[in-house]
Amino acid sequence: MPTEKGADRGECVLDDRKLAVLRAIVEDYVSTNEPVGSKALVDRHNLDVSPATIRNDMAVLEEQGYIVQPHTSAGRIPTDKGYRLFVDRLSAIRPFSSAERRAIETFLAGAYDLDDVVMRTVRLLAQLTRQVAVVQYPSLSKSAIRHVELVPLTETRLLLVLITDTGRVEQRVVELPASYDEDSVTQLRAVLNACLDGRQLPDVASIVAELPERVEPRERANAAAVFSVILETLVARHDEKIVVGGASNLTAADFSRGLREVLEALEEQVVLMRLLGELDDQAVVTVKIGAENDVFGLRSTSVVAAGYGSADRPLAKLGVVGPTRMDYPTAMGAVRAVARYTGQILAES
Amino acid sequence: MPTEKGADRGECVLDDRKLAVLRAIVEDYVSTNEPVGSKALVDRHNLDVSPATIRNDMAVLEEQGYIVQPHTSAGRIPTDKGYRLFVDRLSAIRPFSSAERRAIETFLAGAYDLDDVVMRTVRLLAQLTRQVAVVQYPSLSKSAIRHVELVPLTETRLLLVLITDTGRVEQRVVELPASYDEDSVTQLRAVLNACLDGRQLPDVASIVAELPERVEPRERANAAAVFSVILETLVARHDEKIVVGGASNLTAADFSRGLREVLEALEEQVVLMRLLGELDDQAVVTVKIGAENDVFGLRSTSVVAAGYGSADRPLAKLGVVGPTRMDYPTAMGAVRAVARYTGQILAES
DNA sequence: ACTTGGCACTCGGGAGCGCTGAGTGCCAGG
DNA sequence: CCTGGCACTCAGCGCTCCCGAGTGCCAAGT
Repeated sequence: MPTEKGADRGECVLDDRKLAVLRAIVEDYVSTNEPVGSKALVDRHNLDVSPATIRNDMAVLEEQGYIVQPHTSAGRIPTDKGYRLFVDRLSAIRPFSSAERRAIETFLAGAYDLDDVVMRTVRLLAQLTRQVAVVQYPSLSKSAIRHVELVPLTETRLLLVLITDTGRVEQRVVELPASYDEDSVTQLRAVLNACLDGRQLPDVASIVAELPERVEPRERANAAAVFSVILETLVARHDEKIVVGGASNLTAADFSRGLREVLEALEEQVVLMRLLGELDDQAVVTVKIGAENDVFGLRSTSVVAAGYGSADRPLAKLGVVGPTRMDYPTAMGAVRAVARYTGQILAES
Repeated sequence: MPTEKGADRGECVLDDRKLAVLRAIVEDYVSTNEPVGSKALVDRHNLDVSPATIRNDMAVLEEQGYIVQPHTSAGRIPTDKGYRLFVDRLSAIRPFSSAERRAIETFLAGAYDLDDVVMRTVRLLAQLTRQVAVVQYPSLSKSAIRHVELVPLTETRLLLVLITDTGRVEQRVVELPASYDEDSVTQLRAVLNACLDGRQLPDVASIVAELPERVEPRERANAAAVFSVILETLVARHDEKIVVGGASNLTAADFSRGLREVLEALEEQVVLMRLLGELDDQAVVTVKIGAENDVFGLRSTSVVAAGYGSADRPLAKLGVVGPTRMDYPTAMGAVRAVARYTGQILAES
């Protein structure tokens, strides 16, 4: 009797029907936003057993922590643990129809620079999922330098512009200790481009460290200022940039009073970075449910996210944030599809 | 009897006490968020008359449309018209203490590029006013070109980078009709910089129109592609960029169900552009109250905004959006102060 | 002519109450 | 192990009632 043996473990002993019940509860609750009772279940899904049977199953599911009732004599709603099981074993990513895919593709294809790609992506994702969308700019640490430019501003000031192969353009003002002449700037620019062009950003630090040798001694002070700004730019917290969109979707799913916390969390780039940073890099789409996000203010939300970029070269992450009561299959489908196409678009340019 | 004569006009006949009453009502309502009654007024402010007198005054104010009662037997709350009068004649911009000004200054001074300045400005403004802050990037049409750069991407693709004297960096990918060689790019770059450097952007269109003549015939096709992208970039709707921050402050001032509309409006760059576009360019700080904003979704909000940039050269606008029930003097003070310092910071760089 | 106290009136909103219906748990029989 | 039956629970809704803040009006006072 394997069932009895497993009984004290308390897990994994859910038979097929109980799983079906859980799935049904999740689906119904997600679509109606109301606790679902045994009666409603049997006739909406065609489980051919009586409500009483379902009730027994539900009692077990509740005992094991997959569902709860908000108050006695109400239906059940899934717990974080219940959603987790649902996502892991009871559902599949909803694939998008070819029409939808084409729509996504054409919408993104119209973009003409990196900012535009990111903006369109965030809008698209928010619209497809009716949730808040979060898109990270291609990570600097995954990019290579494509060009370095120095633009004279004043006697002792240069504008340093770093262009990466992912289309990011970083700019910084450099204050020089001394004035410079045209030639020295031209020379420095040439050195920089010669040495840095095509290099991965994480490698740049060590390369820059050796550059001073290649500059004429009397120019070293100025050059050093430029070099240090380059290094700063690469390590700055400014490093990773995140865009959020679709915040108005939060009002639909009534967070009642948690809304403030959620909005605040979404405005903190740092918090979002941590959120995305915790994701599994391997999986196609990762889902974090409720309290699994140990980020204050987002404990009552779920995050569905994926990395984007070509397969061999993940660039950054994007995803959606919404109530735990979320249509996971669709959200996962949307995130996966958008990640794919965004990655594709960026790979082309 | 001048009073009687003016009576049928219905305006402008408010004596000093009635104005004081209106001011008191606005102030109390703003701070308590509750309809204010005659009794509460007399003891909170030291008007030395009886409640009955105040009631008479309030009746007049209501008749003239400056205040209303949300329901019979409640206190009064100001109307848009009431706030308007308050802002125009009953209050003054609250000047900031020198400590506050210093805090603003140091907070902004830490910024190291345009994006950072804008981000800091928006955060600062949101925090100072506890409202939603809106900051427009320096308008392209007010900027001059400082440098043009062409970066080779592939055989038939260039990255065009436009840098303006306000620190904006616009980038676009240019698809060339034919492949190019190093020299032709170098030459084109030189021509562009020679002709465009220092020019005001609105003038660029006409200058670019004459450029083809200065390019060797066999390069014209490629050059034309570059030129047309330059022109597109300048006129694109992408033209003006706006950043919003502090959305979580909206939850404090309970918009109840208007919140969704407000959030939606704030996510539409276009809507915000129109909002700021309608502002008076002359005034130091302009205030739009409630229905004065003919933007759907923001009819129940007020906007306090100002242009920033040096006096002789307005760059763009910034401001806050909040409920009509807003502390106008403080908001105006904050907007004015922040606009000043942000303008100053940008002028320096 | 304005101010004032008095007075009757209004009505939003909170407290108390009872009902209903959805939903449950348990049990005894198939 | 499933099922129908039964007693129980309780959130939410609608109802009434009442309180008190606030008003408008009026007649008397300055």
